[in-house]
Parts: sequence; C-alpha cells; structure tokens
Amino acid sequence: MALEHALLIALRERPSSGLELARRFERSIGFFWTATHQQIYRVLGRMDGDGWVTASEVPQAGRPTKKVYAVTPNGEQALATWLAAPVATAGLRSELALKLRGASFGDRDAVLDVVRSNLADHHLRLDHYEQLMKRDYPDPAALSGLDLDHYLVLRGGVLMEQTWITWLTEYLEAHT
Amino acid sequence: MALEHALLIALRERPSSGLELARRFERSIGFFWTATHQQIYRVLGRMDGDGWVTASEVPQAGRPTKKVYAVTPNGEQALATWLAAPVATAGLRSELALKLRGASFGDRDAVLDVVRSNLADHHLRLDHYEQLMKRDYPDPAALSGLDLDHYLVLRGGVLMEQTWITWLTEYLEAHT
DNA sequence: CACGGCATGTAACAAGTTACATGATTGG
DNA sequence: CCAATCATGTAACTTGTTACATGCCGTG
Repeated sequence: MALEHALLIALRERPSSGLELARRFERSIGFFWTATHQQIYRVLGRMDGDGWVTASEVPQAGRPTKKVYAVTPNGEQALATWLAAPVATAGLRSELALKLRGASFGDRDAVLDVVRSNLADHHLRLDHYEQLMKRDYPDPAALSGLDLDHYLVLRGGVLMEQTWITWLTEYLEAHT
Repeated sequence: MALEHALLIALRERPSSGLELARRFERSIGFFWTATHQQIYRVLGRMDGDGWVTASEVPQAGRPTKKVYAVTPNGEQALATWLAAPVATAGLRSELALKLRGASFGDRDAVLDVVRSNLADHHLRLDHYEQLMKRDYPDPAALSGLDLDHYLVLRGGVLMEQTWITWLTEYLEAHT
C-alpha cells in the first residue's frame, strides 16, 4: 500500500515524530495523500516492526518527549523498489460527480447549491496553491532535484484545481 | 456512504441485476466511481434489508434466472436527501503524484518510465471519452435533463484526462 | 489547580480488495 | 461431457474513519 511509502518519502525528506508527520500531511503532502494521526501511528508501528524505520526518543524543553522516526537501509530499499514499480492509472472517485449525474432524481436547485459551495472551495484552494507557488518557487526554471519535484507536484495541484473550476463553472452555466 | 447512492442512481436510470450493475460500473459510471461485483452484491443486500430496493426474479431464456433490483419510494427519498446534502471537497489521492514527489529517493529513470506508461494510459482514455462524446452527444447545445447531466459528467472526464496529460507531459519535459 | 496544547496511542467500525465457491446453461 | 459464460454469493484481509483514553507541561 501507499501510506507506508508516503511516510518513507516524508521521513527521508526529514525525520519526524508521528504528530509532526500528521501536520506535514495536512500541508504539502496532503495535496495528494491524506492521513490522520491515528492511521500514521498504526503504520509507523508496523514499519518499525518490519525494520523500515527506527525510532529514537527525543526529550524536549517544556514539552513531552517525542519519538522521532528515521528510515533504515531496509526502508530505503523498500522505497526504491516501490518507486520503480508500475502503478495502475487511477480514476476520479468523486462523490460530487455522482451528484451531478443524479441531479434529476432530487431537487436540482439543492444540487446546484452544493456545486456552488464546492466551486468556492476550489477557488480557495487554487488561490492558496498559487500563493505557495509565488512564495516558494518564484523562478521555476532554476530548480532541480527535490525542489523541482516539489514544484512539479504543486504545479499538478494548480492544474487540477483549475480543471475543477472550469468543469463546475461549465456545469452551472449549462443549468443557467 | 456513496456506493449506496451510486447504485440508487444507476437503478433509477434502469433497474438491473447485480452483474448488470457491475458491468455498468465498468462503463459510464465507472469514470468517477468504481465497484466490483462482490461489493455491489453486499451493498444490494443491505439496501434490500433497509427497504431501499426490491428484488424480483426474472427467468431468462437460455440463461440462469437473475434478480432485478428496483428502487422503492423509501430509496427514492434517501437518494433525494443525499443529493441535497453538502459534500466535502475531495483531494487527489494519487499514488503517481507520490512517486513524482519521491523520485529523488530511487531510480529516476524508472520513475520516468512509470510516468510515460501512465501518460499513454491517459491518452487512451481521453481518446475513448472523445469518441463517446462524438458518438453520443454530437450536438451538446440541444441537450437537457438526464442526457445533459450525462454529457456534463463525461465532459468532466475529458477535462480531467487533458489535465493529467498536460501535467505529466510538463513533468517529462522538465526532466529532459 | 484548571485549562489548553503537545504527544502517543487503543478500540470499534465502515469500506474496499482479493481469493474462492457454487450452480445453471449453451456450444463444441 | 467439458469448457465458457452468466449469475450470485462467502470469507478473509487490508485500509481508512471516528470516537475515545492517557499523560506531560506551561500559563493564567
């Protein structure tokens, strides 16, 4: 499964505790993969058992001790293997698309309201992503390595949000 | 959950047996919601218990008898309620995006191959969707009701595939 | 000393996936 | 009669979600 490998990537970028990982998943990695802290703790435990990561207790001034996880050579190998493996092209799986399709079987105005609300959400996200773009990658042509990868994934986020906005706007216009 | 309501929509469009539903999910509805026959049978059973659908045995010439499900008034009500309910704006959840982000931690050429393979897949899908478009909706401006809804959802599929192609092509170009 | 934030977890449940089982009927 | 297709299902497992439990520490 993918959460293991998402965590391996996150930990190779920076060793972290469970809660720190959860917070990072709310931010950048969460654009395309989400996970709650409960799930993260469970998977970290399993990965520790499998020897993919090791934990070290880090005492903190004025805060409870945390367990910082780092990737082991075994984990590095598992990540490299997974990265090279082919991946099935995923579909959409959108509850909203389902409602668009079924709108005739309920109150169409209510569905239009749901669409408008989601459209507003996508506008917010797009704004957010574009601000990150401006702030963190003012000169994309100069990027390479990790930075380039992060930029290109964020770029995908921008493209996806723009597409949602186009789609939902067309939908609203078609139902004048 | 959403599979129940996906099935309600499918059954209101046309009463069907479990296997017929599974096949329809491989086709049009599957653009944005997938389900295997095992899952469909399980959920149909639950919905039958809840009084959302009723089954009637339909003998067939030269084939085993099938159970055709139809939506009850209770089910219609449940669908209408669900349609009007707000829906959380979903994120991407893409394993491929994960690999793009983590490419530095493995064999980058292997990741590029994975990307190329997925890109080819998205080209295929886009071609397929565009053929459906041409065949089934040659004159979108004339559509209304169910047909319009189906068209607009397919339109979303086209937009999404185009976006994937743009994104992955940019990615490949950036890693010359 | 109560409250809020940090930190780590458990338990119960819901949803989705994979592998397998069963029986009917037709065509070769 | 054997293989292929249609049709319906069970069982075991993996993932993901929701609700709850516990303890540390500094601030007011």
